[in-house]
Amino acid sequence: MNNIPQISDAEWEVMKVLWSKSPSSANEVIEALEDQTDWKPKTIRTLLNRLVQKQAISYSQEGKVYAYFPLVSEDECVRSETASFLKRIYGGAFKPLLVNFLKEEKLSPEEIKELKNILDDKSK
Amino acid sequence: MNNIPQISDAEWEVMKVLWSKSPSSANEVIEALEDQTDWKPKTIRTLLNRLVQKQAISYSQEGKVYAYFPLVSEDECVRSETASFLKRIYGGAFKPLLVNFLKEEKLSPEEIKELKNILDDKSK
DNA sequence: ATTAATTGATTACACATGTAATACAATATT
DNA sequence: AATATTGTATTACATGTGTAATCAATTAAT
Repeated sequence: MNNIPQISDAEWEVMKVLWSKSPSSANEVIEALEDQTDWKPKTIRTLLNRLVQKQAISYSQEGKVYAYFPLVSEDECVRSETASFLKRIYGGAFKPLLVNFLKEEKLSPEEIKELKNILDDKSK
Repeated sequence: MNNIPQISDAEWEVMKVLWSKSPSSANEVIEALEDQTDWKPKTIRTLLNRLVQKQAISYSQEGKVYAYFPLVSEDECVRSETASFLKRIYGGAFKPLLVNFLKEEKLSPEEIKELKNILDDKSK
């Protein structure tokens, strides 16, 4: 059931809008993306159409316009993308990614503390 | 200088071979990938050519065959891919990825310890 | 009612990618 | 020398993606 479709970079931006607020009309999505991108409205409509075809989203006729909503949850997609990314780059092993990134990422003391708390929980 | 070229999924497999042993002839790469993939030799040669065009690898004429070698390091590429992945999926924030994954990944006690050590170092 | 504006559907087009096959040139074999 | 083999270069072709424009239908305005 939960076959997550391939979602491209540009499509992902559209998904983020719908995950944050749905249902949304095409115009609402277009408006939401106006700041972050300089895509023409037609471009965004194309992306919406492709996402419908991929069954990542769907819509219902609300009055005269379509009201789009996601068919897949952000969580599922993030998990799926992350898994395939890990597989691709790190051969599926999570730890090397962590080590690699912990070493160079700037994390605030609070964040470090939070992460340590999570680790503490896990070791119980 | 360090403009990392876009490396596709299939190309990445070829890069991994060259990172693990270079220089390698086309045939050596083909052989190395025989187990992991069912790509035809011609396919792998295409990938090698594309990587040369992208300036991800280069070659020198060794005797009668080309000896391919990477022009970009694995570390650079991993970092670059990871950064763009993070940007795409997590809006560039590293912590949510960590939190998300720490929660569901199975890590051995040793791994947890190692990660905590890294975190300890960082908080100094 | 005719025209303009809006929204959704269809079409476009270049470049990337997966996945090779064919052409060509140099070398090895008979 | 003619031919077969092998390695490289060029070409192929479908699908995905970025980035829209045009077409068509419906609604709004005059």
